[in-house]
Amino acid sequence: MTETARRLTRKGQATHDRIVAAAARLMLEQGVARTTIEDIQAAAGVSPSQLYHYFPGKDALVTAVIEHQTTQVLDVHQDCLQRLDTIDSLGRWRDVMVSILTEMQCVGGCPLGSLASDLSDSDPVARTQLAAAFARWQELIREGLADLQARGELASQADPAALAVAMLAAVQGGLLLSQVSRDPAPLRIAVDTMVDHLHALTRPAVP
Amino acid sequence: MTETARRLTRKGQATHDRIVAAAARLMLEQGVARTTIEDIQAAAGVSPSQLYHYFPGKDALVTAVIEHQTTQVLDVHQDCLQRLDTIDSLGRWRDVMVSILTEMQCVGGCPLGSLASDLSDSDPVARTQLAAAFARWQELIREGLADLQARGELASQADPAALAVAMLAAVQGGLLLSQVSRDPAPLRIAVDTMVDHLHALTRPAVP
DNA sequence: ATCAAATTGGAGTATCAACTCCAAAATCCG
DNA sequence: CGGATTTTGGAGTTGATACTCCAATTTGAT
Repeated sequence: MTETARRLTRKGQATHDRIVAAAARLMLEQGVARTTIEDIQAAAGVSPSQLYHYFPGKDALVTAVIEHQTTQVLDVHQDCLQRLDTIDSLGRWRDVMVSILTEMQCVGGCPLGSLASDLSDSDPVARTQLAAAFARWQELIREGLADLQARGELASQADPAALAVAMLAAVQGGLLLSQVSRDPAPLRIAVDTMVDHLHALTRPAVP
Repeated sequence: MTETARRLTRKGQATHDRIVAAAARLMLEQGVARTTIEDIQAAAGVSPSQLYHYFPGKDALVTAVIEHQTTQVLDVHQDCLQRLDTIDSLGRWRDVMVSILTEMQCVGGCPLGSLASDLSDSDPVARTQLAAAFARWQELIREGLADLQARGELASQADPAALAVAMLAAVQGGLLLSQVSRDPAPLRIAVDTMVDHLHALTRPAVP
């Protein structure tokens, strides 16, 4: 499996990574189908033969980009979601997401969500790969909520699995609405509302 | 504005509509960039000259498809969202969405959401058009919730505008997760969780 | 230093997609 | 019915895009 990877020189690895990074950025900003091999060549500063030396074709590049984005996204969210103290510490998680979105000026939306919407109905292999990525993401959230529940911070009758699905949906939907309106508010409101819901489940007494 | 439309023969109108319907279906199923003019010609059963007789180019076709899908979606949701009796009557709304998604075998996701994800960062005109469509959709939900609130079915301290944003995000995110996993459950869970939240806001006493 | 392997440059090809053009047929309106 | 207008058929053009090929250069292990 890594037999071919083993044959990569330091410089070769750098070129390989540069191509993936350029492809990932372009595919996020303009979609997979609108991103041409030539665009990627220009952005990565490589010649056609270099690109085809590292990737058999566009499909392989798409696969590599999905892997790349999956790693990027899950790393960030794992950092935020493990060792939550209270429900309110989800606020930092929300802040991270809103910050990243704002830095991008709401362009691109979610690196995984965009790919999913783009590829789910055109590329069955990519769909499966993305479904697995979302399952892992969902599991990260579920574990965070289960942790809170174990600490007594989240109501015992709450269902962390279902709440994780709803939370991830809020994130994805919020990102989409923010992307189309060029305003981070929908993402913030969607996540905050789900956090409110966790509070409401936990301390049912509202003034 | 309708001066050109007035010159359309009955047959011409039918051809025009057939082209838009075919384009809408194909763009939903495979994305805008992957849908070729030739695909649309074949699906609508028209020749190149016919298509270019009714639309100056692909851009105009995209505009027409956005309008078409906006009307379709808003009509369905207006039907469901006006004259809500209780919070639980949102269950019928959820059922309609889940049914439509199931009929499509989770292919395509949301007719507006897919277009938004596809076009937001490539076509500024389309983005504006879609942002307006989402604003109207959001307003439909807000009115439904405000109605419930006026009837005393929804807590008076609830903020219908914010809840409408969160609800629409749940719908969009749920549809995306359902699309990528080919399973209607995420949509159902996401919407149900938001409905639970409305209940939690309204009768805070939970056993 | 040396040689095999990895990497790179750049010209070239085959295919496909968007769009054009013009003449023929159907339609509408009086 | 008759003439102006709308609608349709289908071949053709232009440009872009994915991908190929081979020779030249660089790299790394010995």
